[in-house]
Amino acid sequence: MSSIRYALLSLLAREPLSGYDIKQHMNNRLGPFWKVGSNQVYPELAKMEKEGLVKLQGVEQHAYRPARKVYEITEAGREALIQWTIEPGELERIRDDFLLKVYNSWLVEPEKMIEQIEEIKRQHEERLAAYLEKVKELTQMLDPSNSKDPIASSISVVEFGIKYERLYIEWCDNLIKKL
Amino acid sequence: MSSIRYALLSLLAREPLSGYDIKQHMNNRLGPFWKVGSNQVYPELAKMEKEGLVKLQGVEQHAYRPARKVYEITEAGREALIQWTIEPGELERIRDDFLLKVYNSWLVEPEKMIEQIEEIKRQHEERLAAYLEKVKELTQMLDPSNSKDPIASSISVVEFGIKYERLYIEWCDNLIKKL
DNA sequence: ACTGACATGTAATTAGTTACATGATTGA
DNA sequence: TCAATCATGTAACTAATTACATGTCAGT
Repeated sequence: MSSIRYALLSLLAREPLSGYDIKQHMNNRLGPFWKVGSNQVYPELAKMEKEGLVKLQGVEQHAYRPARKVYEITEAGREALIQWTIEPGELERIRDDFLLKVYNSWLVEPEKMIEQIEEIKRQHEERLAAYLEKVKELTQMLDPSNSKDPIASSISVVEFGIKYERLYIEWCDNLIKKL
Repeated sequence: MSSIRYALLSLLAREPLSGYDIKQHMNNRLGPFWKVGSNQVYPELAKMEKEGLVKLQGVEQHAYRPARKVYEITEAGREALIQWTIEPGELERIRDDFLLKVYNSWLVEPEKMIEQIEEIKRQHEERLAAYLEKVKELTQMLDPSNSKDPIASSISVVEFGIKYERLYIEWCDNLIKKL
């Protein structure tokens, strides 16, 4: 059930990383998609190491700093990840509190509601801009001669984000028009 | 933080309901948006009753069955709900394991991946059909002379669902084309 | 002098899921 | 006879968030 282990493996399948790196990747680059706390990352890495899905590649020691433990994925880890990827899954539900707020919009004065919607819309526009930037960047890194370039997969995910943000913005506009 | 209490209040703001009704409404009508278990509903109702956000409207006893406790929202509950609705909130992230699977698609043989995508697409098409049905139904119930009809708010939410499912299906088609 | 980046981790709390328990009735 | 519906609730577990703890250096 818990997909956080697969999130970690997904990153490690691309390059060896430390727990700290993983956290940074998730929270910065993949920000709006996935997020983890250090409390999840470190214990999960330790657990996966015991199970042989990842292994310590090395420990870097930079002067005063705590040891930087870099992990790499093992063959078993790669297989577990592939297995999970092709395993059929349930449809997930849309969890967004703002939808619940809109469900209650009949209770609220229209002006107040419009303010709210404008604010959410603005935030989605921001995210859209970030995604567009990201796609541009990824496209430059893409190797078109390699049909198995992981960058292509990254682009697909970000493209979902772009579509999603556009949808959200359009929907917000419709809501405002209705009120 | 916990929005389940507001989900319950959102339903009770429209009509008095029992815990069982709430669960049914959530899991059937609002299925893909919100879901609750009985373990969440009953304790939360009890807690809200203590806090004066809801009150027992009456207890129905149908022969052999357990007593049916019907709750209604109080003025304080209504105000708490309105307050929450107009309170600014954080943007939520998109949590969908399938996106993570697509992020790993470079690891998998294209045929396998296409199978997966087709299946997910089929499920989203199903959900789209259900939403379209729902909107039709709601539109018939809508009272256009009443600018504060809660049905209008319901329609807005389902319309989001429709847009979302269409986006998902379109994105799946693009993915398949790429592979 | 203070904040933030680096880097690991633990502890405490809250949210959410799955399973269990009861028990008569209706329909397959 | 077996599963499903109605109706309440508890118990056990897993997942996720927030806060804490340590410690140095670089920049404001």
